[in-house]
Amino acid sequence: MISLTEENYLKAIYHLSEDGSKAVLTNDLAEAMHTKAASVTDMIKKLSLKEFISHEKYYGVNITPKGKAVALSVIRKHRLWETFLVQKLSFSWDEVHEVAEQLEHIQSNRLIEKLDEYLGFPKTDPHGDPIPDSNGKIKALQKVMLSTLSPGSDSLIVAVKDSDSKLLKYLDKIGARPGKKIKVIDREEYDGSMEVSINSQRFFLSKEVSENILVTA
Amino acid sequence: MISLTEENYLKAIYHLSEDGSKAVLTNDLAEAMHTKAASVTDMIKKLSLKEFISHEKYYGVNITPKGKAVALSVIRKHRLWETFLVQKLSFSWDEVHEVAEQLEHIQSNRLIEKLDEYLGFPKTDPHGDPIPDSNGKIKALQKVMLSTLSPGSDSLIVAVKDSDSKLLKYLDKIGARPGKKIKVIDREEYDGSMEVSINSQRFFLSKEVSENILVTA
DNA sequence: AATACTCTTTAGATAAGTCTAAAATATTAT
DNA sequence: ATAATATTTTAGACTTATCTAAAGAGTATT
Repeated sequence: MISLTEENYLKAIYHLSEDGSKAVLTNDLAEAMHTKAASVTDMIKKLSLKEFISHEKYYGVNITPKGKAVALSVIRKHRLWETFLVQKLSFSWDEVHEVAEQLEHIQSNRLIEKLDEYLGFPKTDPHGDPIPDSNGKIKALQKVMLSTLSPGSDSLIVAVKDSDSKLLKYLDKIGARPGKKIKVIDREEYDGSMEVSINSQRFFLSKEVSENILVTA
Repeated sequence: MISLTEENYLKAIYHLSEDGSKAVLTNDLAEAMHTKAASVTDMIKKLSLKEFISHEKYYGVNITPKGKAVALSVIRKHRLWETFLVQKLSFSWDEVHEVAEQLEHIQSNRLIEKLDEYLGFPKTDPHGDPIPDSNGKIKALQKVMLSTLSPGSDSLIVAVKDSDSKLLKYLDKIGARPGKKIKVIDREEYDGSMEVSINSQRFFLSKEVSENILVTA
């Protein structure tokens, strides 16, 4: 049996190792888990013993296929529940994260397969992130930060990086949802801010915001 | 903050004190929680300190209004989730209990109120048990065991006592669901078994089964 | 290459929830 | 009313996940 805490550690390790195939460092994991390095070291020992990760002392951890399967199953559940909350219970997409953090740990294969079916086998969650299938296969959409585009570019919003509620509320207000078209009108070299057009409306986005909007490459 | 374990203890104490206003005894609680009496004593101390129950050493516990509110909130969640699983995800009513045991601990008022609305504010769960409202008010339906009826009686199935999956499967097979009419044709004094009619079909029910079917008084 | 600095690990504690074994209390039977 | 029995509580130990403080290992600086 795998505990709720172990699942959360594996999810964090998976996310931290997504970009860059480097090992995940103790301090980074501590920050992600809002805990202390000493606690992380303890958990690393346990997860290594169970062969969910491999660990070389002082050089960080790598997730094993076995650990990856657990992480992807949790991510699948998280994203399906988020989809449920938005599509069926009419939550707005900035409210779903915390609740999905709890729901993702419910243990029942039957439940998650039925939920998937009930939602019509969605491919992405409300933030545009891909939902792994029941075998743990996930289609990594090619996506780049809006901030990397040059003026004149026209592309599709596919996801939002951060799940901070304030950011999501703001994006919601200006209509910057996954699936929407976005056009870069101008880019200010000095501070990295951008002028863009969404739904034929113009907005000025700060560098922070434009780095959090991911678009098709 | 109240822990998952504390919630489960309070739910069990509430259920054990439903019939008969006597105090709940340590051993009975231990049996209900599938744990040992010593563990129960420890938890009783904690719950007393938090004023969810009152406790007189060696004479059992009584739930306080504060504890009752917690128990009813958990029961509300449990029954709403069961209703969701059956109505929306087409689980059969004998499969929902275990999953609902997990879902009942999800912490989010918003979630449960939205779920209630989504289900159309149901009054009872799939087993016929009443769902407490958001203020913790619960309508205790007058119900008696089928086994107490005499031949000739005609009544409505309102609930099933036990949530054992084998029993529920059997009742499902013969169509003995809440809401159905049931008529007592004959009753055997020797072993307490009964002949009944459901959906114009005749069945012989053992004493055990007829004690688990609750009908309108 | 020695020192300073950062990061990681170890050592020892703590809190929640559980256990076994033994002691304390209550109940029942003679 | 006293002994036998049943129930409850206490005492002490274990597990999981966490912490602080200190020691150990690696990296950077001069």
